[in-house]
Amino acid sequence: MYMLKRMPKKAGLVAFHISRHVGRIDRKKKSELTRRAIVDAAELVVGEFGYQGASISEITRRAGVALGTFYRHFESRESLFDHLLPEAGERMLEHVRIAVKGAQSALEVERSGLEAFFDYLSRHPYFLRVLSEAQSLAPTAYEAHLKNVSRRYIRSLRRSKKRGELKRLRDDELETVVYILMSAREYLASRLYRSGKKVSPGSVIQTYLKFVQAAFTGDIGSP
Amino acid sequence: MYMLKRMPKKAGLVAFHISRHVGRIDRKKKSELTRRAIVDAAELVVGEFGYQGASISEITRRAGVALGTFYRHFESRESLFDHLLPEAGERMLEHVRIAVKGAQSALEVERSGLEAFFDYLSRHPYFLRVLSEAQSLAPTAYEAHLKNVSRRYIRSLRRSKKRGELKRLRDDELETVVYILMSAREYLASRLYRSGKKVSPGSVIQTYLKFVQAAFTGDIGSP
Amino acid sequence: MYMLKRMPKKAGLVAFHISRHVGRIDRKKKSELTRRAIVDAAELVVGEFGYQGASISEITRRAGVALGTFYRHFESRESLFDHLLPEAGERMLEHVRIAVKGAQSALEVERSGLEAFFDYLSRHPYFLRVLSEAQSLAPTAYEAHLKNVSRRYIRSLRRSKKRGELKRLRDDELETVVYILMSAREYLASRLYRSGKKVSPGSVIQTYLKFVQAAFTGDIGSP
Amino acid sequence: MYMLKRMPKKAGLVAFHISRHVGRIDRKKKSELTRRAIVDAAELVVGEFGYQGASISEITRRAGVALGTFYRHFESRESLFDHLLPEAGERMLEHVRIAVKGAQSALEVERSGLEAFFDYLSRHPYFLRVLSEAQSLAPTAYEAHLKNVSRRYIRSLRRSKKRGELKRLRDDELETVVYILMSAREYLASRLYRSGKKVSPGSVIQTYLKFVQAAFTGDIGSP
DNA sequence: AATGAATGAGAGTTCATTCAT
DNA sequence: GATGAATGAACTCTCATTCAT
Repeated sequence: MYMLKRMPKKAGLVAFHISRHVGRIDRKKKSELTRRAIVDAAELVVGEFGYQGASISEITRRAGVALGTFYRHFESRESLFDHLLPEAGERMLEHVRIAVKGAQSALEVERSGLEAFFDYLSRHPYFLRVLSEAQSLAPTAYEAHLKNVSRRYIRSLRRSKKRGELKRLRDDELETVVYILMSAREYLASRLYRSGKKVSPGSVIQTYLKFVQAAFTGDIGSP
Repeated sequence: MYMLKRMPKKAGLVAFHISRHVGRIDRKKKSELTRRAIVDAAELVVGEFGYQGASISEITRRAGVALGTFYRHFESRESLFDHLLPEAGERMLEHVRIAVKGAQSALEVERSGLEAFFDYLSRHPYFLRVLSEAQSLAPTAYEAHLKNVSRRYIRSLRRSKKRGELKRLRDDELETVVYILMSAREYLASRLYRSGKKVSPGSVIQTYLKFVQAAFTGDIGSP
Repeated sequence: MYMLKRMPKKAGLVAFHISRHVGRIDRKKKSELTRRAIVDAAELVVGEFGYQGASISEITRRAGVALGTFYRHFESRESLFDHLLPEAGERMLEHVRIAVKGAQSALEVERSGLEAFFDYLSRHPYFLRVLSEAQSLAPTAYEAHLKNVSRRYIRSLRRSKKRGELKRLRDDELETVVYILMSAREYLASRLYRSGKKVSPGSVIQTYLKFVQAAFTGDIGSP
Repeated sequence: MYMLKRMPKKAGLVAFHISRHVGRIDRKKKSELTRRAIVDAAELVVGEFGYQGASISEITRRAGVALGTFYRHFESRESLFDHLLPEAGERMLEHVRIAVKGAQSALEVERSGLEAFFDYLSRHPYFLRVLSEAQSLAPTAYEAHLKNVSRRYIRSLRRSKKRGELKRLRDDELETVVYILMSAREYLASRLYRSGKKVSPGSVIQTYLKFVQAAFTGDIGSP
């Protein structure tokens, strides 16, 4: 933008147009960056103080923008919360997705998926609160996140069935099973990553898998 | 009561003490009724508006007492919320306890217990929100309730083990299993009893039991 | 009262009358004791928390009586505060009066009076706050206390004049002088007996007396 | 301001900064005015109802701003009270300072200073209550004000000593003397400017000066 | 005379949202 | 698009006082 300044007058006009064009792109980009800064700050603040304690003024302070700027990017506080978990959840899922790639069986998917989930939580400690409080405090977001997760989850189980696994589970039971598994994971996570960690992730994962294996294969092995 | 005043001194004194005593008991009882009215109103209000939307003024309005009366019975709003779920949960547990009496196996306990839980929820629609929001919004209460439930739950499973069931579950795994089951129940409940009921309780219970049976017996039957 | 119980029946009637009579005296006494307990507790509570922080419930709690009992003895909180300083002040004055007895000159009265005042304060630490806050928070009481103190003070100075001292002070100036001295004493006291004691009572007393001596005798000695 | 937008880039940027800057200064100024309006209103309200009766809602009503605006300028009610007397006191001191300029002796300073103080009080009737109640109800403010006043006062007396006056007062006595004089002034003021004015300021000033003269010069003249 | 549960007006404070700049 | 001062509804909590027992 600035180096265009020295161009000849006529070109200057072009440059003017270009610069306006470029400016628009920049603005769009900058605006996008601002929005993202707000979302990121919101995740941290919600993680630290919960949805209730996450005031717009604190969020904008951390994002490094003015309070009023918030309302250029979100209609309301509620609207921000409606976007928060879906966006943050997408990033978490990406982490898990990479981890489960190449898993050979449904159980293998469970094991590596749960490990990756726990791993993500220990790297992004704010996420668990964003997730778990959403159930009560950002139900729209929670619903969207759950839909998003369960869709893939069910699809994955269906693929396993096609490969000959999970013979005893009927297709119409998959959704309920998935919801049971998701709630179990989330709750185990909150037991592990809240103040009083008494249990090791390892043993919890073991028990969870034993449980799942039974349901999947009708068999309790010793994993 | 008043004619006792003319009785001989000693008796008079006793009467005096008795009358004071009676008065005190009456007051205590009445006070206890007021407290209970507040708790009951709070359950309804939280069930309707959530913990966040449950203002003291609305609670006392429904309880039919003055606002200030609230603070004669609870130190603060938070302190009310700390008592709410434990007290309401106790009543729910009583309902379940009666239902599972006489169950012949662990699986039988699961079936009748879950049915009783769902039955309780349909009779006390406010309870589910009091329960589920507590996890985020009244954590102390939630913890207490969970301790209360899991203690009995674990004890029940241990009894089943002693009777020869659940051979494949080690004692140290019982706690994790119980937490998985509790969270699954709670979550299934919230899927059933929230706005869009799409699934029938029956089929969910079936799937849940299939799942549990596998874990308990290492076998997937057709229940 | 209780030993009358064993008297013969006829005497019992007499006793009954006596006991009623005695009972009345006792009641009056007991009532007076209760009232005094409330006042004493109020002094302590005001001394500790100030007039603003002195709630009826805290005062009655310390007095060992029920809340409602307060209103048997005082019309209102304000009415209690109107009695507090005058009654407490009277006790303080009594202490000072004894100390200044036998003083040979006006200056001697000043010295021993101020010393006694400071001595009283160190023995009754609550009194200073009861006194100083009264100016703003119990003005009626303060006015009454000041009238009480200044009346004696002026009388004392007048006696000194009659004995040939304080020749340079006209009678109509005595009141102003007295108010100057009282405010100076009170303020010096609050400087001495508040948190940051930096100055020794001794040196403050010296300076005060030097100051007074000059005003009284037109002379500054080195005391 | 707006036409600058079309100026060459560099100038435009400057203009941009200037315009932002000007906007900020304007806002800052306006905000400062709002703050001042609140302080002024607070002085009036405290003067009329005392610190206790000065509610935020009444103060903001008089200041012509919304209740919430108060909390943009002060952390709390207490924090306002901590600023009130120091700021109001500074204005009073300015008035006195001007009046005592050119006084030829310590006594002259006393006379013109006290007159100016009384004059200020009759022009700003609210100030006396702001001052006197502060001792109990805004102790931090009172302390700050007293430090401020006594510092100058002591300095002034020290200068007088250097000019050969007040020979009989040692340097380490000045502080106590100053506190005596300040409390005397304040108390005399409150006797003059409260409901029942019985005494004329003139005669009180005379007596006060006679008193001070004695202390300063070891001599009682006939003023 | 004593009791203490109940009352309810009123306080200080918060914060999502608006809008002139 | 960005800013941040202003807004005011709504909240929790206090406590002097009443009155049935």
